[in-house]
Amino acid sequence: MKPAEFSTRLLDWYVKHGRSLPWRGSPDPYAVLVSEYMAQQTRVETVIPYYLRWMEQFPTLQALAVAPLDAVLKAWEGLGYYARAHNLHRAARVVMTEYAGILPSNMEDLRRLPGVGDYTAAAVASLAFGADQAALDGNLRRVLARVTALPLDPRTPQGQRQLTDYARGLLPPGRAGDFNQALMDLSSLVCLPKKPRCSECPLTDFCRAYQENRQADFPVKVKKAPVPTITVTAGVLRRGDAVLLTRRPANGLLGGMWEFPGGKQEPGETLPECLVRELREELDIEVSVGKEVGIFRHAYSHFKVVLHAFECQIVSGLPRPLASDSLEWVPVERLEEYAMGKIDRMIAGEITGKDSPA
DNA sequence: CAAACGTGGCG
DNA sequence: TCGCCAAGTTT
Repeated sequence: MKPAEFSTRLLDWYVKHGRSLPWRGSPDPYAVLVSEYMAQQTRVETVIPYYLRWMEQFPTLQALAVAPLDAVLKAWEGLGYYARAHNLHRAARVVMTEYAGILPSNMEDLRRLPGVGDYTAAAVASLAFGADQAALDGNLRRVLARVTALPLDPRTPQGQRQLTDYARGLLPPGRAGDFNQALMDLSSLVCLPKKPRCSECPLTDFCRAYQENRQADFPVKVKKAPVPTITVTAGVLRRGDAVLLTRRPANGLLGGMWEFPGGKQEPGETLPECLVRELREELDIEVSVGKEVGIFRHAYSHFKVVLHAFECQIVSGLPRPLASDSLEWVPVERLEEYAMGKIDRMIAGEITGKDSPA
């Protein structure tokens, strides 16, 4: 196999068929950085509107660094994996303080920024700074797993190492950025997960899966265990026109996001019993449980939830944020301003009578 | 190393 | 309705 020919074919295809994306060709490394954080585990089509709003709201690294966390989380609402928002925010502050506001261009320094792993460091170094780095993401993994007929799951550290080595051998010096993006576009337009369009592919001469007519066998996939389903309750506590919201701890699931207080149902417990206990533990209050507001289902990355929301009346006590970062009584008409995960946004939508935004 | 970490689209 | 999974990183 001739590395030069592989990249030549690929780059020729890229010139003709490559996608036009908002952050491509931008001279601003910050724009590349933002797009890469957002694109982690997320489809490009999903990212684009978030990216455009983000760059409008936080046009520079400095603007992001001085922005309040609430604004950052609200701008990220709906994208998921909220640790990315915290990390990007922190990274902006690190660049301001440690690098005089200039995003570093070398792999070592990039790699130290919170939220920047092997992939993102290589992507930013190659796309924004022209470094000869292979940015091995899910796209490159799929394409190269087919090209090499990789016999193991490319997502495993072992598979990842093999493919990274392989990709490095193919890199056209000085054009790694185009090489990476070309493979990403190829994977999203031609080398599709289900039905690859091999008749349109510039790499069939180099593709072992194609030559052996075994495209369906790669990438090798490992079955995942089915995720558990849990039942949780949430309380809608009212005070005049306002409802009570609590803020989740900064780390962990939905870190820093606002929610309706409540928690997981334990064995042998009725739903109202669960809610009474949870609000006692989390808020140090005694409540009586009123009518059901609604039942909401949602799938997270590693479990599913069925949430029962109830109106609640405080019988005694003053709510204190024992298990949460803080709490606020929020006027119903201002619920939209608070960053929430999907399922709490659904509850909020039910309360306000509005549909939750897509 | 394996598990945690969101959401939406699609068959 | 349900499983799969997509521009990954952290612990």
